[in-house]
Amino acid sequence: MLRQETYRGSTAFLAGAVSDVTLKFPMQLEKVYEPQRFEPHWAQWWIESSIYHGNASAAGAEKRVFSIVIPPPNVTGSLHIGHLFEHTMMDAAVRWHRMKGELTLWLPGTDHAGIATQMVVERQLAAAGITRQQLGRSEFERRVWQWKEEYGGRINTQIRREGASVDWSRERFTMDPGLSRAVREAFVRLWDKGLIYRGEYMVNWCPQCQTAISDLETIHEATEGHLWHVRYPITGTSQFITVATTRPETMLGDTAIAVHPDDARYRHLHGKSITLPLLGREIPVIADSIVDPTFGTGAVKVTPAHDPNDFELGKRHNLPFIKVIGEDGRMTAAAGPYAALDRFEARKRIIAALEESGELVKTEPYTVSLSKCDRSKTIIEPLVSTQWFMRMKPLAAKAMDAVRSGRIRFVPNDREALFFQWMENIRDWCISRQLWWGHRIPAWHCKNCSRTTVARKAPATCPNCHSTELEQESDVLDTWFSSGLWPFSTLGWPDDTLDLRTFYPTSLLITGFDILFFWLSRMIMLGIEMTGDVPFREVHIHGLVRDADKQKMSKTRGNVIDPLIIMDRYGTDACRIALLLSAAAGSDIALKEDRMESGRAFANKLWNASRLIFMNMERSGIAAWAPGNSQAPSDSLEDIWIFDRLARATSTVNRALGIHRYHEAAQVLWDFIWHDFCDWYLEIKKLRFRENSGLDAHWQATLTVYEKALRLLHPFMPFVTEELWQRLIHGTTANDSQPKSISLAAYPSVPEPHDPTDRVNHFAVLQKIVTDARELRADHKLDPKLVVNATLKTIGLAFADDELAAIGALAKLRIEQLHEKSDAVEFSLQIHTPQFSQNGALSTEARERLKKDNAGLERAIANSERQLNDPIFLSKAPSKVIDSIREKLAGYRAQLEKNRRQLADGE
RNA sequence: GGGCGCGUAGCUCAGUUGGUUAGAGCGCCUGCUUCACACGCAGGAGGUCACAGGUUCGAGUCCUGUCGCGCCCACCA
Repeated sequence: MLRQETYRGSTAFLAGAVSDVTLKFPMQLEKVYEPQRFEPHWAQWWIESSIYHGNASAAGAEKRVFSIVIPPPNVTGSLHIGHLFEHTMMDAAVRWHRMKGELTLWLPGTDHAGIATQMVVERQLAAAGITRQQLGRSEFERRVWQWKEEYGGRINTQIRREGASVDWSRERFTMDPGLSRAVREAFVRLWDKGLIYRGEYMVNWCPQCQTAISDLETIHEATEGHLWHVRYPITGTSQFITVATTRPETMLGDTAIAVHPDDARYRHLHGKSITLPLLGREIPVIADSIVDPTFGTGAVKVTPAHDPNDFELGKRHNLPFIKVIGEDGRMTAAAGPYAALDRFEARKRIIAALEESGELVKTEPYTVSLSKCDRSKTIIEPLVSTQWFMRMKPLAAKAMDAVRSGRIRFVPNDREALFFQWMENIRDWCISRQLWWGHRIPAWHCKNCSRTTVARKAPATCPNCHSTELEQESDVLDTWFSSGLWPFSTLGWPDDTLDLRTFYPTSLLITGFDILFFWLSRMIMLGIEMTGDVPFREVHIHGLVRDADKQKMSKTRGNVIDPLIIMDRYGTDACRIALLLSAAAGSDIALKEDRMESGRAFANKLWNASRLIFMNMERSGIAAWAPGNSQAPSDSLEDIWIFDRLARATSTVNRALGIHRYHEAAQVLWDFIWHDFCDWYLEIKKLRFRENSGLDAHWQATLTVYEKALRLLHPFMPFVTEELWQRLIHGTTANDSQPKSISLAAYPSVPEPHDPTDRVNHFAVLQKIVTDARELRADHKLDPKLVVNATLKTIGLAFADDELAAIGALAKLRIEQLHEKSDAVEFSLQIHTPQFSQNGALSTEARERLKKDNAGLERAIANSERQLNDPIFLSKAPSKVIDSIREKLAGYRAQLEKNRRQLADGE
């Protein structure tokens, strides 16, 4: 009798769905796989039973540690399919390491996402007719925190549904007190080392977001524009110099005209004065070799306040900086008659005015590369302003060294090229933002002596003049500054905590290539600078999840696959395995919903295989069972074979997981479970269970393989494997010594050598006989249910009675075996039924197919023979290859012979 | 202007250090409601591995070039 045991999980589920899992009869499975019945239960149970807590105190010298931090999603975000993909790979890795007995930590958390969050709350305020300015800074900050408390946990609730085995007790937020302290500490250290500086430079200004942004946050778009040729009168003459520009509105801020020093056309103009059209300002002609004499007219207008090149030029030649466009994107008072106009409106009017005065001499179409704000898509205005910058070159040098020396490895490693390319050309990072939400820069300006003091805590007095009139810098830091500290700030840095000592450097980082520069490279640079060690030893860079047409998923395109919906529809496990199967080496994946369908089909297959096993256990009266070792406990051919298959699958899966080939690992398990275990092994076992002989040994083998398969699959499909494993353990006895969850059970490792004999190959012969017989039956259109007599001639290999019975059951044959002793193994199968002797019984399609197959075989045989007769080949090819060709040749010949016989029989 | 990647079955993609009739999933065709599963079972069709050269006993795999597609970086007005 089965021991009937009841266990009950919590009925409350995170998202509100109620699931009551009461397994009074653990071994009785519903006919159809319904993940909704148990996924919420296990998700909840895993959290409640705290089994994924990284127990730092358990660390010992001999214990291996595996740690990984989650790329913190924006606190404003909601789960999208890319998260599910990324988290599934991370979870597979984490569960694998945990099951291997390593001390494991997966640390979750969220990012405060400066601009994004500020905008969300501002929009909310706008709906109520309030601006943040009306509220004032501290009240606004309070409102954002309030928003965060209310809605910020949404994504984490959603992550729980993924089955991600994260340690929720260590959840972090980039603006937690601890992490904020880390930010200040890092800032002060960098400042003290001179790696952070403050100054007036040209930055990318977003008039919409009202803040400076870094180079990375701009996107470049090729846009059809114009190149306007404008002539500027040379003062005191009737001559002109013509310049070409794509931004005529900036001419109001021109403070020079530049030409190449060697350009003979303009040499006579060096030092001459030009009268700026529209405003009548006198500006000089300067010579600078930056000017390309072959482009346009060879003369350039210089607007130091509104163009990065001109900014440098202006500094070099001590030109005045005239700011004609303001932070709001409108023309300033310096723009004279155009003041207060929007910058693009001003452009229109200026063109019109120049046209009228005849100073616009030519307009040609021109493709310009427009810089836009990545967030608001507003056209960037290069503006000069006082900002804080981080010097990147010295940091980058150490980071590149860490990658070059192999202390950090990239998977796939061709991404390293991208990393180096960017690092080598890195420029200083503008880290200050004119926002209210974020880490306020720890600097205080003295109102009295205007000295700036950078400190961990607010100073009481100015160290310079002892004034108490200090005001904190109003700018906050770029969100990526705190993200860059994530792998160690989350573990307690700057304190020397047990967590930090145990889990840092982290083992692995899994992230998308889209934030390679934003995040990854900055973590490497800051990690090395702050801790003296790399933040992680390995980086796995994955591709993007795209829609079926390989388009990026976006709300505007309306092609977003919502992971919450598909997890509901197909089950989380089905989505996970579907995504993993698509996850080849860093390439993008085109996701169709039919992948999820086939994932669910696979889960259903596993479910029903379990159902078969459980039902037969009950029927056979199998109650007690203990997980066995890797040796086949029975002498049956199918047991020996399946243990061999299991060993091979185990070895491949472990190897593949070690090198982040998740798709390969998933594929191998899919094939093993479906096509080896279900299609062949269980089909034969059904017969054994019916026969009722030597049952205990059979069961021991079947359950050992089955339970190992569940464990192997667990990192990929945690829910269904937990559900089935729990039922198995609770439904049989002797589970006191078992771990409380499959995720704490040992991951199967590569076993000791199996099958010393050649019997595994005998099973392959058995399979071949069965498939041949099925083919013959199909070709002759035999009734699928009809059991027919057959003679099996075996040479060199005799099948035992139970093996013949298996062949008979799988191919619906009554077999008489004629056996001959020999060294070479051969067989032939003859089916005795009237249809086989009738003329033309072989269908025309089958006949065609066989003929075509024969032609191919003849070609393959000729090929092989040619090689085996070629002395050069024989002398150069390794003997392993020669042997395999000999073997294949024999196979081709046998197949050809069989085909010919079949064709002859059908005549 | 630099750099990277891709082009394999109708579609989406695998294909380990080069080993010889090239694989999977989905789709398609034929048959089957067989007492685990029609989210299934059995059988089958379908590819001169973008093209052209080269290296090699042997190339989907390595090299060169061509064509097509995608991505990243970049201050030429």
